[in-house]
Amino acid sequence: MKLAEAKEQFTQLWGALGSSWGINRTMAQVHALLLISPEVLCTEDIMEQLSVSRGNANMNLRELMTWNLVQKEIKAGDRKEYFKAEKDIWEVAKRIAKERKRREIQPLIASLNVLTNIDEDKRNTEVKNFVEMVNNIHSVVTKMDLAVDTLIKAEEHKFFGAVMKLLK
Amino acid sequence: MKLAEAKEQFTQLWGALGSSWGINRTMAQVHALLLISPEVLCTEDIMEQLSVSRGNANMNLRELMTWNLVQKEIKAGDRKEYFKAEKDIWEVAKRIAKERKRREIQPLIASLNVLTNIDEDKRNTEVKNFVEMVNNIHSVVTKMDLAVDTLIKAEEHKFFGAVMKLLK
DNA sequence: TTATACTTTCAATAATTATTGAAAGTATTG
DNA sequence: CAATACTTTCAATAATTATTGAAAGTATAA
Repeated sequence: MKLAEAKEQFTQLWGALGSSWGINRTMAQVHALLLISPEVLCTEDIMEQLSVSRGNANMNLRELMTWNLVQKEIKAGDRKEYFKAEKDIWEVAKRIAKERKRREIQPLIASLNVLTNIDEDKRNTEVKNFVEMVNNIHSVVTKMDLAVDTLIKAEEHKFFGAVMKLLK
Repeated sequence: MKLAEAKEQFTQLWGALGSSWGINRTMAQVHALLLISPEVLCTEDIMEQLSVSRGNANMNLRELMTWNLVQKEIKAGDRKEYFKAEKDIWEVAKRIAKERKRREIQPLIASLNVLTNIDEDKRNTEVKNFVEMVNNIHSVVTKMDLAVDTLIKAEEHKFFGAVMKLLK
């Protein structure tokens, strides 16, 4: 396979993957493009290479910056903004985990807490069953949240090392 | 909060959560409904409780069965099919992990392998950069795939225990 | 076998989500 | 200051994804 074709396929692949994990396809493609670009890219570059509009390119670049996956860079004597992506994949994984935790897992835990406050007879089987189920979900989700904290703080080899020991 | 209201909110919450993780909202709601139902439910029950059509209810129940999260149950002397969900949340998490691994992570790993086969001069910096990036992604994704294997095979306390040790 | 009670399918439609592109906004230069 | 070179916004529109519901399919009972 030629390099150009491989790059094209890579952005497609990353975009499709994003889609099935609840991430905007174009955002994932912009990220892919920046990941495999040795040089920083400007908005025009992204518009051309992905055939998307200025608005779309701009919007997804901003969003990637809020995820802390992409940074702005300015060149001296040039008015344009340039963009570069974090290239260390372990770091990328950690930042995605951190952001999803903040945006989704933590609000979920808060909501689950509220749902166990049922003001009806706690001895009622229906009430007991429901509260028990919600508590179990709360417990597993909280543990996963803590596991993600570990991932965020640990070194790559330490994290996988600890998990892999169980696989033997 | 009253039990009925809490149940309602729980299905809403689970549905919204599904959405942001690439899972059909209704499918997640059907799952939520079955999780908190002590009794098995039939298609009619689900149509009523979620206000969805027969086709929609049927389709999502089938899909939940392919994820191995819901099972069919037949009652003697009754033609209708009834459905029940796996209630052990750790087991639920493992089954979701197993299925996403099979459907998404494994095909991804296969595709990444293909992309490192560039038939251009390997000493070329551009080629080298690209192949290195893809290899790094391959490496992290493969390790995560193995970590998920651990999760699938381990007991809940062992898995979280091993991970938590790193958090100290 | 026929009637009945269900389940499944799928083309049409609705709802949601993403994209465009031109206008408005902002910062820099001369 | 005005002109220039950019970035941002957002209403309109397109694309995608989910849902409906009626017709077709299937299994059981009579």
